[in-house]
Amino acid sequence: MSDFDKKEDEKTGTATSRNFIELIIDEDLKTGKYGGRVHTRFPPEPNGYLHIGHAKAICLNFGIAEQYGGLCNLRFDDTNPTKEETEYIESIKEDVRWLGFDWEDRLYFASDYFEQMYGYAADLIKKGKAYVCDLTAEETREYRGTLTEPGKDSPYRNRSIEENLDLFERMRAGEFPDGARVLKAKIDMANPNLNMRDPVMYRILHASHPRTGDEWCIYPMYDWAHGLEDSIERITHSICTLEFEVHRPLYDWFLEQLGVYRPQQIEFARLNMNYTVMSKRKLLELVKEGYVNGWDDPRMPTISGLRRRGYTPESIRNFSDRIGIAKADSVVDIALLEHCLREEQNLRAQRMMAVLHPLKVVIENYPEDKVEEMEAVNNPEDESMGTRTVPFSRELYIEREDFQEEPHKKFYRLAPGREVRLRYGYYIKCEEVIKDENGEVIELRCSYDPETRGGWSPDGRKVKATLHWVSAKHAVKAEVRLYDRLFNEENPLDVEEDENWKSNINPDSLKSLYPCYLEQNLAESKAGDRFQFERLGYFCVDPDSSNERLVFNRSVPLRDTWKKIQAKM
RNA sequence: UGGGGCGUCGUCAAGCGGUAAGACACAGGAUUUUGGAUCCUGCAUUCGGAGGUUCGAAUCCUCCCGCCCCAGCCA
Repeated sequence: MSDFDKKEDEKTGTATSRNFIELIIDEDLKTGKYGGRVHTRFPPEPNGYLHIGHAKAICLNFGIAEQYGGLCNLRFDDTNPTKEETEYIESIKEDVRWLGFDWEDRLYFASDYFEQMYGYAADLIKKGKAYVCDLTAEETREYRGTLTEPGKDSPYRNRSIEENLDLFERMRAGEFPDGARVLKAKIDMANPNLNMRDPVMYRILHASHPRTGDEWCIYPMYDWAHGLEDSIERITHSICTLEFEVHRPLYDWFLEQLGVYRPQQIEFARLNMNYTVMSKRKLLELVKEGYVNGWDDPRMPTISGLRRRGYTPESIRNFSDRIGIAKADSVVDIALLEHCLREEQNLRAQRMMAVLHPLKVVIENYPEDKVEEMEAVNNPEDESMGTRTVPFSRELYIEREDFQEEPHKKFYRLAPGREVRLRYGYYIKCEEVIKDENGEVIELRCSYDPETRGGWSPDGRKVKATLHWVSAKHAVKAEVRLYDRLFNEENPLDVEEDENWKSNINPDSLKSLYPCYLEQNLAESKAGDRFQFERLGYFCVDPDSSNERLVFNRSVPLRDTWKKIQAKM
């Protein structure tokens, strides 16, 4: 446990009650159902990048293993070569590792069990519990019946065991084209649970697999494969999302028919968050159609996107803990995720000064060539982070927003004739406003009080505002990318009949600012470095950054009370 | 509609027959060289609804209402 986590536990008094899955495990441990073992797995299909919803599942599965002194496997459910790619396998491994979890030597692939699964299928055929069916996909659908009407038996349902074995072998041997035949479980075409109406176990797919190449042309279906994978790995608690609840009878049926070890499947509600989408299909669409710049675009809810945005593993794990585990469908407020990052970064992030929307300030009574090194605190929350020095000179930049020519009554920053403090600098007073031909303010002429060095006045007079600033001639130019929510609607999928969910995309979700002026201490920052830019937010260096052109991402803005006051005006 | 689930504060979520935790959000106030942080305070007489059992119900029973999942040779 990191210091941050400890601190967090103390603060929230984490006597957090147990979720329903832990309750089940407690009970199993008490009754000795699995001989005291706890063994979970995280079983992604490598058909896309992982998102924050997967992070919830990863934290749950690895977390439970850790908590009970058990194990958690990383297993790729790679049973559909038409959708899966090696790139995804690698990204998933990276993401799980980055989140801080270790599968040690337990990296498995469903494809490693293909031969074994084939053998089990043959066993089922021999028991008269599976048959080769020649119905087309469309016919199979018709035979399945509907929600209210029972299905009817396939004409191929009563083939002899010998014929089934022969046909199944020939399916594997590649004698038939895609879709020509399937292997089905022989269960009950009238079962009210549609999943039990002779589900398909194998389909013919002449596709090259990322790992097994062209060794196979028949591939197992999820329902058939997944329970076997769990069984083979001696998983105790197979945790999955709610939509698989209706598949559990089938999960159990296969393992019971085979007479093999049977784990307990437990379903929980998947994570939804407002202002974003969370399905791999839709995220793929955003990537492929260029609405974002790749899977790791900082606006994406993918783990790689959050990482690039500046989120930390700790903040995501913390988020995971706080949202809880339950069975009710829910939509978590993205504000909670943001809160988790701020909470952590407040304690850890080095403070720096940066001006995003520069407005020039000339201090008329400050000597032309004078430069003073002012001492600045690196983190008021953590004295051990020490201090640094920032240069002060006659010409500075301040934030445009920190000046109002005709100040609103609640605005207490800089205005004509008004005095404010420059953080770690001096008190300055605005003496004159300079505008261009369009009437736009382009420069402020100010005076400073030499007695207020460091930001204190000997006469004890108060100034309400403290502004951040950067010395113009020492400043480092940089690009800063500001992100906003990707969608304008809380539920992006909530659209009129004739509209597409993508019409809810926020066209202003990315704003790139250049040039922004940073204090020179930021000049050497490298990709991944994180800072708080005082009064603005938490920022990190983007991988696009170079020594020639620094690029920062705003991970999350600071809480902004002033913005709220303005919104009410 | 057949089957499987779920309904507790704006959003998550505890609660497991003894009289509604916590977090986020929100609203006040204190404090402050970040309108940040921190610190106080407020925020469900009520648990989808209606009956019933009980000394006592969010918790048990009955009925009703609403939402989600299943008719891929996807996972």
